[in-house]
Amino acid sequence: MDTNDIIVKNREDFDIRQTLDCGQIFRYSLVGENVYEVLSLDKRCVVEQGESVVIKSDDPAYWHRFFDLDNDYGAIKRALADKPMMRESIDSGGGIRILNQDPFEMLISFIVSANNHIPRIKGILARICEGLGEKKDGYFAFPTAEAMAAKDADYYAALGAGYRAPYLSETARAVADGFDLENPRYMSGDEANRYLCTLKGVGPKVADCILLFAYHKSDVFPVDTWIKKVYRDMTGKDGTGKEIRKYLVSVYGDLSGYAQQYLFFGKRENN
DNA sequence: ATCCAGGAAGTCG
DNA sequence: CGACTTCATGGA
Repeated sequence: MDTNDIIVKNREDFDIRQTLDCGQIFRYSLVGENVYEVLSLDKRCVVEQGESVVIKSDDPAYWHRFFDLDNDYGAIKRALADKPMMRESIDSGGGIRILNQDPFEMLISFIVSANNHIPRIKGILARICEGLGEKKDGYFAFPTAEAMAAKDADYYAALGAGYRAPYLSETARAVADGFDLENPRYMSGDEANRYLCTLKGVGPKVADCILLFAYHKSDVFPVDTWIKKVYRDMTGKDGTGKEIRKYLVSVYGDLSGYAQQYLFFGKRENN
């Protein structure tokens, strides 16, 4: 116990395993029974879930915002409760919180995520941090755009990035050269999506993930292979990413991003 | 061995 | 616009 510790007593609205395993973050690990190490940018915290959730770090203000602690998830779940598929999804993933993460880290992370498995995404990102991130006490920071831009595609290919390797070097170069990752904060969801899609390796789905996990825009709906399965369950038919997104946003409205996380987690947990 | 993964880019109608 | 193909990698 320490004055820097954050104690979250409302366990119904915060389950650390669900929050970490719903695919919005790739730099974390289980370090003990119900104890997780979480890395973001150049920071680290340790989260233990018992009677309450305890977040240990040396920067509680950062992690307070990171875990979205000022947001009322009870109210969000009540507003979604009577919408399609929500009852069972919230039943299995009701402790999910949508994190407030760093835009550049999300940009790179979700470029790597394209057509990839989560365990492999974690490995590639860990190697990028180890190779280019500042060495901290027991871990590595996420690298800066300048550090990443200094390497070419061959470097990322050697780390196992596959055909995404040139996307990483080119997009890091664009950011280092002034592509402004603050702009999306002042744009509508659709406008910000188009803006991010001008970067190499960023398409509509990756852009939606960045908008949701870095900018907390909840009127977006990342459509991946799992959400396509959910759409099939709901309607009995297949659809393109574009039409699935349009349909699901019309169903869940301004809470689309939250609904998407509950659906994604529920589908992956219960196949 | 074959399939698949938090898809995007390139090409062709 | 939409459909269709290709793109590395490795775990299941």
